[in-house]
Amino acid sequence: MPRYWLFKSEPECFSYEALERAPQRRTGWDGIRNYQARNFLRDDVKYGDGVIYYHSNAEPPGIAGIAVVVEESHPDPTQFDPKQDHYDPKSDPNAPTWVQVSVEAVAPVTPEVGLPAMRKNPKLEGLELLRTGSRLSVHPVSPEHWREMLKMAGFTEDPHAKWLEKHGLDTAAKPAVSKPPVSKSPASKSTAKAAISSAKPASAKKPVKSSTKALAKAGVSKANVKTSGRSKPANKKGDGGH
DNA sequence: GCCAACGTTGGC
DNA sequence: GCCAACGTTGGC
Repeated sequence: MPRYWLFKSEPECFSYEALERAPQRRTGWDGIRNYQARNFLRDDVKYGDGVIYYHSNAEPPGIAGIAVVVEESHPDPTQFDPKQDHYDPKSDPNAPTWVQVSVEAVAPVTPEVGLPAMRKNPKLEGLELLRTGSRLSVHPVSPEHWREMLKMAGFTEDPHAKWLEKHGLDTAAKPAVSKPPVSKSPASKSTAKAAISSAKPASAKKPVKSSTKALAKAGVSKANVKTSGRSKPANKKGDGGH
């Protein structure tokens, strides 16, 4: 039951700065079209979870900010819109294939923590992002790795923990198995639940993550973005090397 | 169910 | 721009 995540976004598509400028500093994390990432969003990403906002396909790639989950899994509207790059005609509106969560900006990381520095840090060993061949755009982060990344970012206090406090949520670091509170004031049940139901939908409209989507909106020809070469068999080693 | 072809991600 | 390492598709 992770409480921390790393979300990737191409800054050309939707940067951390763009999130800070968004209405309510929020956005729906749409455009996820990978089942493993979707399952995390659908089943495990919860209100109040901390998010490392990572810029992929950037120069340089790295951590650009800290965010927090403010709305749990709900259908990703872009899957039903034929004009969207991430339109999925096979998705049944009565049983949507793809979901999104909503996140809110918490704090920028300036300067960014670059990927090379992360790779050099032995304390980040085991981080999914750093695994060779990893492409998972949403994945859990251990509390140890979370703290180490914040440290590299120069934080002396955890801005996410402060956000939780400010919103009346439990900030106590919990073990995987939470122990029942030693009986106290009776009715002082967890406040998190109530907070969840009060989570409001974030603004609906914004560019899609992890893709070239936003460029179209910005009037940039998609052709400029990437010419996925590879029209030929290429080498026998590269593809499907199982 | 296998696997070749093909499309995508994302670092470099 | 190159290409490794994926994930998906579809013929069989």
